[in-house]
This record gives sequence, structure tokens and C-alpha cells, in this order.
Amino acid sequence: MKFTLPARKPFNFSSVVNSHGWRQLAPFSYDENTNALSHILRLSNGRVIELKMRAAGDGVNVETDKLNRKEQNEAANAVTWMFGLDMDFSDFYNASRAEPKLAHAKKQALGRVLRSPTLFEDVIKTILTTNTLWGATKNMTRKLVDEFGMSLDGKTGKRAFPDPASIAASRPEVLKEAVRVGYRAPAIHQLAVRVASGKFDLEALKHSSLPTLELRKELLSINGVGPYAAANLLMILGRHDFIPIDSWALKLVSHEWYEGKPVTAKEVEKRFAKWGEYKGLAFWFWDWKYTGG
DNA sequence: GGTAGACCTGGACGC
DNA sequence: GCGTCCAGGTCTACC
Repeated sequence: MKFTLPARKPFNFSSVVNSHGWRQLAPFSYDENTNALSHILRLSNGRVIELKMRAAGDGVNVETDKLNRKEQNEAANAVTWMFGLDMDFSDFYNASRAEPKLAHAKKQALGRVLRSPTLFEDVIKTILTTNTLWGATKNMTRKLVDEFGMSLDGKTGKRAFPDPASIAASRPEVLKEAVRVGYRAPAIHQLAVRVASGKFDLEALKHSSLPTLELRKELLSINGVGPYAAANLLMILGRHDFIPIDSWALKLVSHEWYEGKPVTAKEVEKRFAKWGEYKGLAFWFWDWKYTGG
């Protein structure tokens, strides 16, 4: 079956898909030829479906298996969250109008960041980006999905992202040896146990009214989540007051303003301080001189 | 409040 | 092949 979900304007499907590397992480996959983004989703009733998402004017077209009304609502809510279809960035566009390095933001409908359907999935993926190279992040995520994710049809390699209970039921040693997450194993297992037991309502943070500083404290309470990971997750949650400062961010700022000389997080903060609550957006979508290499 | 060192994996490199 | 080195954030101990 197919259905289309409208987005608040301006909206650009490709801008969201390419907002960061998430589309390369299982159970996302992206077909360059058809510009279709796929995600294998486990619904709350246990059924596993594949969502194929494509651009549809000012919205997203979704192709999936035949679903009943409740399942379709759940799938639609997941896609709405993944693409931030109801998000409004007009204040950011107004604030950045006079900045040439952000002049393209409104035209390209920048601001939305691709999200996973659950915050659990995004927290685990963010932990898997820390202290490692991108290739290893992709491998660890793939192995985690293969090891613990529920299969789409019992035959193909297509699997959903594991739910907290399936990881909680395992042991940190398995995460370390089979998924090769190294020292991150206890942190990932502990989070799965906290969420699966109901002691930590992680998904509630998606729509929390907590001030950003309080929300950040909640995220920092998760083992394995430090300042970088918390800022990354706040961006995903639509709070843009912090910059995810990793080694790449230091490199970008170093080449933008300091002729490639080494800089610290202080210089990054200084350069973006004036953007206040849009700091994260200004940093993320800045038209950087340095492109790597 | 700031900083040094340990934590792991996998890729690059030299032999 | 094998061994060594290095990149990458978080956490803890220490000053």
C-alpha cells in the first residue's frame, strides 16, 4: 500500500536524508538510483515491516505492506517523526538571513535532521559514533541489527533495529564479542535494561517540555553519553542550543577561521556564541570552506 | 575546573 | 602474515 504525508513548508526530502550519516546506518538503507530511503520497522504489535520513503512534492510518499488502520497510524507517526514533518524553522531562517554562510538555509529547507523512529535507536547509534571511525560505526550498527533485530520475513537479511528487551536479555559479553562494540558494551546493555524494565522512559524525552539544560542533564545521565553525544541527541530532539563538538568540528572551525591551526572547543563555542538557541543549526548547516582531505 | 590516561576496534603501514 | 601505530569521545582519578 501507499500513502503520502504532507510536511510544513519549506520541506526538501533530500535535505533531510543527507542531513547527516544516519541513512548509511542499519536498518536504514538508501537507493541512489531511485532516491528511496528504506527503514525496517518493528511495530508495537511485533509485526516487522519495510517502509520505502520517497520525495512527494512538499511531503513524503510511503510504500509498505498492507497495514490495518492502527498499523498505518503507527507507520505514519514514525515517518512524521523521522522527517520532522511538522517542524517549523522560520525563526532560524529569519535570524540567519543576513549571514552569507547560511543564506542557502531557507532555499534548501535546511534544519531538519534525519531521526530514527525511536530515541532508543538514536541514542545507541550516537554511542556507536563515539571514539571510533565512521566505518566502524557502520559495522557495529549492522552487527547489532543482525544479532538482535527481528527479521522482516524470516528469510532475508532485512532486520529491524533491536528493541531494548532483546538487548537487555543478552549479556554485555555478547555485545563485545559478537557485535564488537568493545568497551561500550556495558553502557549499551545498561541502557537497554533501564529502558526495558520501565525505569527510564527514554521515549518520553521526544516530546518533553523540560528546559534544554534539564533535558541535557537527562541525556548525560546515560552511561556513554558525554557532551558531544548529548549535543548530537539534542539536535535530533529539535533543541539547538549546543554544538556537537567532535574532532571533525574542530577541524572545520580550524580551517574556517584559524588557517588550519589546532583549536579547542572554546574557539568553536566562541565563533557560534551569537547564534544562541540556533547555535547547533548554524554550526550544522554552515557553508564550510573545509570539505575534508 | 582542568587534565592525563585508560578504554577498544579496525585500518594503515612497515617489515 | 604479523606487529605496531593511530584515530576517535567518555569516564575516572588526580591536582
